[in-house]
Amino acid sequence: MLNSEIGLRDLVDNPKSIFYLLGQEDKDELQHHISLSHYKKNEFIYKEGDKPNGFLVLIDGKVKIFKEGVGGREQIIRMTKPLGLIGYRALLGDETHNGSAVTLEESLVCTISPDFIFNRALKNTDFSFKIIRKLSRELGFSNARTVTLTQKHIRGRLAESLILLKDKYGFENDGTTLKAFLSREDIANLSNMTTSNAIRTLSTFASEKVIAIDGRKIRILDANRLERISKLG
Amino acid sequence: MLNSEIGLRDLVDNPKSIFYLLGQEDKDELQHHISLSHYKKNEFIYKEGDKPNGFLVLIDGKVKIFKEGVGGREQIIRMTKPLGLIGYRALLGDETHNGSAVTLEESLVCTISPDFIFNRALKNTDFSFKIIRKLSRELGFSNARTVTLTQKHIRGRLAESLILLKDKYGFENDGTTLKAFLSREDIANLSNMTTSNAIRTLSTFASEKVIAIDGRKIRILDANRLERISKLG
DNA sequence: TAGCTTTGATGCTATAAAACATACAGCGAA
DNA sequence: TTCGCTGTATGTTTTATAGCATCAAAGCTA
Repeated sequence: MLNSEIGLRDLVDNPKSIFYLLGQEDKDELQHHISLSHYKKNEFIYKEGDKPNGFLVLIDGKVKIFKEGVGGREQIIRMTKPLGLIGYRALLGDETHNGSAVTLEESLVCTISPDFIFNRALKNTDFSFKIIRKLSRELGFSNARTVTLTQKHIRGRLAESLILLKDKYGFENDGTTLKAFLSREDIANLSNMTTSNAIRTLSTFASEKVIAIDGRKIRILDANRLERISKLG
Repeated sequence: MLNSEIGLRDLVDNPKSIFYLLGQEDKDELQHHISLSHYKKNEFIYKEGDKPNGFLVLIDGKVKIFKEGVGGREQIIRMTKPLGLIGYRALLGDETHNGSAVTLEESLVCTISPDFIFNRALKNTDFSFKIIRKLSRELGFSNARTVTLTQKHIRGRLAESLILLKDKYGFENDGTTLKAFLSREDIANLSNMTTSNAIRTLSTFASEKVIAIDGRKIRILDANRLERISKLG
């Protein structure tokens, strides 16, 4: 059962939403162009090669976007949290999806019609500008990822992924437990390594007291050290 | 000496230029916001960490954009041809440059003031939209690169790079010689491998009659086979 | 509950690619 | 001319990590 901190209302009310800056008239119009979909854990929202059918905003849950590579091996490109955008790149680029989106937990996704986006939202230069800024930053992130995933060694890549998870989802109330419970396979796919090596390296980090592991719960004990491992490569 | 096929005039006259769709009034105004810089081969246009000081368009020459990774090892993120944009991501994302730009040959670069871009061009929704489309596609490209550079084996990565060069710069009049004369080191940095391995693998391709090498001149003899090597990983 | 499947953990082996070493050709400077 | 310097080429060694096998524990389901 979803116990959402964020509801559909936040789509226009929450300053973190990209639609927050629209005028009231556009916000009212928006209501006529949205639909809401519910997904169970591990369900596909779209698949690589699909034609985008809308501008998607995650309302609640967690979603991974990944690409299939050589031999079907998947690389997680990014992960989304509530009010994050999904599949907008393909829609705005007028291309098919170049990655697949799968829920990591039960999720709520809001679909906004392409018509509203292209004929209404993007006519607003503030909105366009916000999209441009978002795309620019994500491109910067992607370029940086390309370099770290190719050049860092396995420990550095794993450390970077853990920091990424921390930055994206934050901690539980205890201030150390990551608020994301991924399988070892997903952690591996995020870090460009095999599942075995993800497990092995997590164990090593635990034995070095950098993290503590309890099933899928990961506690970061020494964030500075983790940062150093990541920087060092 | 530059013998440019493309001149400053093309900035507004050439349909391939991003400024082509501006209205005449904006085009006239643009003239007051540009300056032209000349660079010799292997000169820095900007460095990683620099604050962007304008929206740059390559008028003539070739430029590589690369990021420094672990131990100063460089990864070429992309390359530009005339009328291509340079460093626009950082400007539009309001960030510092996350990569460096260096000329591969003598080049001419046009700088457009941020003021014109933000207060004039981006107020035009068609222009904004074109930028959005460009960023979206480049982001798709970057994501795809991340996967291939991490997952493909050395032969696949090199084959992909050669195809990339072909797609970007095309062939000489003979229809087989790549119109880009990179050092082995640059080819290696484009393909995420060491210089030794780039040289070795190029030699192997040559012995397999997939390509022919004569110094920096590379002729693609069997494009289909190259494509297969790239796809196979 | 038992049996099946999935996930996590660990050791071993094979191998791709980096690192290192060396050689040589071309080129500009002294 | 000789001396370095840079770029290219190639052989050898070392190392990181993928791949595989095995086992334990947990979770599911019939």
